[in-house]
Amino acid sequence: MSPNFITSVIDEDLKAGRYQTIVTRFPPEPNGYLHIGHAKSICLNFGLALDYGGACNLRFDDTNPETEDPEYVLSIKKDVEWLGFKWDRELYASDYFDQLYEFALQLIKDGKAYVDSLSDEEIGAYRGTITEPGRPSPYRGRTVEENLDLFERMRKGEFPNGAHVLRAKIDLASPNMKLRDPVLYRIVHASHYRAGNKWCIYPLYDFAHPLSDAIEGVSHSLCTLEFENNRAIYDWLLENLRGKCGLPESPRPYQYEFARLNLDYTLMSKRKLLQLVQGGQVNNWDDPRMPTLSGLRRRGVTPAAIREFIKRIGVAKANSWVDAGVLEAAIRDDLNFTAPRVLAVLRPLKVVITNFPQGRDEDLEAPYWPHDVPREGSRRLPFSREIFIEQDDFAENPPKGFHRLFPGGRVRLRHAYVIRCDEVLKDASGAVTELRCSYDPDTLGKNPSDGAVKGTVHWVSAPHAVKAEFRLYDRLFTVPNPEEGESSFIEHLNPESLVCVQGLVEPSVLADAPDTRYQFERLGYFWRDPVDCGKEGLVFNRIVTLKDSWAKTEAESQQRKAESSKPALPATGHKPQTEPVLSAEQLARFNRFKSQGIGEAEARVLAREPKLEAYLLEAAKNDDIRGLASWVVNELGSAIRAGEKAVSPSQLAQLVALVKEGIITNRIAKGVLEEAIQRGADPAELVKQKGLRQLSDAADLEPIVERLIRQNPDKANALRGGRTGLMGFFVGQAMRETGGRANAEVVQRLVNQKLNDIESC
RNA sequence: UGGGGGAUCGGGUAGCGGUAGCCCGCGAGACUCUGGAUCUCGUUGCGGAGGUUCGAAUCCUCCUCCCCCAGCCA
Repeated sequence: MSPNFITSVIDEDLKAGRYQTIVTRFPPEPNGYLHIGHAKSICLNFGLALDYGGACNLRFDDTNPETEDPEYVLSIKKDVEWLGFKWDRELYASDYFDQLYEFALQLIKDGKAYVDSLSDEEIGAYRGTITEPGRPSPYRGRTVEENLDLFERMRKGEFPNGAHVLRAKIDLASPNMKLRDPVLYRIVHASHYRAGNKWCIYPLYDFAHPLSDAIEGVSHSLCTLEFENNRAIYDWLLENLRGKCGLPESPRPYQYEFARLNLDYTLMSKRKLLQLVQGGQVNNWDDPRMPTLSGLRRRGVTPAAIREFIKRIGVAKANSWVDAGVLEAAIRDDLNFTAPRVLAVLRPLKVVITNFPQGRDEDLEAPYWPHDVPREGSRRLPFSREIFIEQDDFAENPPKGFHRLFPGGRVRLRHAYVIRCDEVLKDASGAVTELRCSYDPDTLGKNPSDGAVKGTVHWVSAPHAVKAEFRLYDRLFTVPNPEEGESSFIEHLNPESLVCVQGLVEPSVLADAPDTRYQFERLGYFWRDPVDCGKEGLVFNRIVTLKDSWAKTEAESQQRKAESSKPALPATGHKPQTEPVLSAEQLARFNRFKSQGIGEAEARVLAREPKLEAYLLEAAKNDDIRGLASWVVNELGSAIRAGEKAVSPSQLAQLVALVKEGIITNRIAKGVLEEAIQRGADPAELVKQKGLRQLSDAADLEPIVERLIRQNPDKANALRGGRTGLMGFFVGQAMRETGGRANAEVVQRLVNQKLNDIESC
């Protein structure tokens, strides 16, 4: 897995010894089928466990009896296995219902949870809004005994749905809405597909998820961005329950959020995918147009292709949209090396080869693999007087650059002969029905004597070809983001997302294994539909088309015409930059700082932040305030704001004095300061301990610079040639060699000097 | 509007004070019995404005834009 923000967290955790080994989990709710978005999470969680030698569990987050179904459990397990992953343990949140109940009891006893008897709507109203704080429920003050009794009776089934809920007692005024006493348990008189009728109260995600993680010893709990606010509950629960009810004091799991996958021209919402299934817009969850793993599987996409796709898109925290072309490219790259090439014709056009003897058959030898795929194998390809070629491969009036057949033109039949189109037959409506061609018998395996032909075309022998249905899939929607805008996503469905054609395929495929994936040359990758093939003849699904640069150039020339009349976009106006206005006393301070020679930017910050000002004033007691200001603002600002007292003002002053005296460089001082903040040490003391002194003597630096230039002649040349960025390279190298002690200005001077010296000799 | 996140080539992603890299796409060329594949070369980018620094995508300040949160869903 390429490095990402999660691997860096893990690296640090492992290095710091916070965990012996990592444990992740893939936590689907069994209320729908897995889609390609889940594949990202699966590859992440399982991939991390694999990379770090840890464990990854499959845990069903089955806390909502009303939407979950064992059918989904089965499909999820199948999909994860199909993708190529093995879970360490198969777990169910529903198996923890007893423990979870105990946790709830503990919270109540600790006065941290209460039974609320407000209605659904009332709870919502009492919660306030993002700008107004919530109000306490009248039931918030119930005694522990009362809560215990009520909660127990909730469990026993004494109340109807919605009569009471268990809520965490956190903070109704919290700016984080999630913390305004989140509901932990609700009454649902429904039978659970696993727990049966044992319970009529069920925990909510926010309660069950962190605790399930903790029970299982998860170290890194990965979820998507929309749960960022929920992390506060996660932490609250674990901090309040660690070391209790059998939970270890430490380590505990932590939640990290990454951006979910968005793919162009499709949908990733389970709810909306369900809608498509139920509405009959697609045939089922495994319709090959669906972005579900079962749909992709049925379409013929391999697990390796999906894993490669996920690898290519990476993991980050920014919501983004991935071009559908990336998936297609991953699929093609996979199939290119594994799919034998055969010939099929989707929309047949009859060709009679008039100079080929009637009734004669030829058996041609045709390799399965192109010259650039290092694989062996071939099949016999029957050739005869009547063949079919693709309708698209003939044009009565060929556009410029057309490499295929046209009246009087020649084309190569793949693995066979070169033919010339002599005559075009049409029906009454003027549609082309048949081509009369002649072949050159001396072109098998060699070019015609009068030069090579430009185009090669696929074909099948009419008497030998096998009929087949070809299902041509295209993107499900016509717009990149069908969920955007006023109209329903249903309106953006692509009416041509499935096109079925009856065509022909060469007979050799009859001998192949049913799960063989082919490249039908010049058309795309196909395989037999695992459900419908064989019922009434052959049925092939197109997995993905081949890249088609010809079609692209055609489409572009069309588009150019359309776009030339497009109006220019209006110029975007610049919005004014506004600095926050300073109050009267801030302004006074600002002016005072400025008059002391402090730059405007720093003065502004200092004027607005009394904490920084106080620190600066203290540091500047015996020193020049001007030299200290930027250190306080730019280097120590964050630490001072956070109230860290690691480095005192006078210590800062001492350090800066060392810089002023020329004993150390800015760079050294910054490094030391950082370390001092982290370790709570005296920076000037650190300088002394480590014997840090800047190297500014040209005599010391010269040999280093000279060697660097000799060792990197190409870079030296590029720098001479004007690639000024390379100066950074040389300075950086010199810094590395001197442990950061070199004086960069001296180094730069020397580099320039040596560059000239060496050039001149 | 309170809070929480985010912004790097056309799209995706790395980079953690020292040469802005990789993948997809795109463009040109080579090769080719697939207008595929392969190979070579090229292409454009650090949201904006200031500041610190010898040196900033990276540190500091301000601004802009985008996403998430007011389910007894997950």
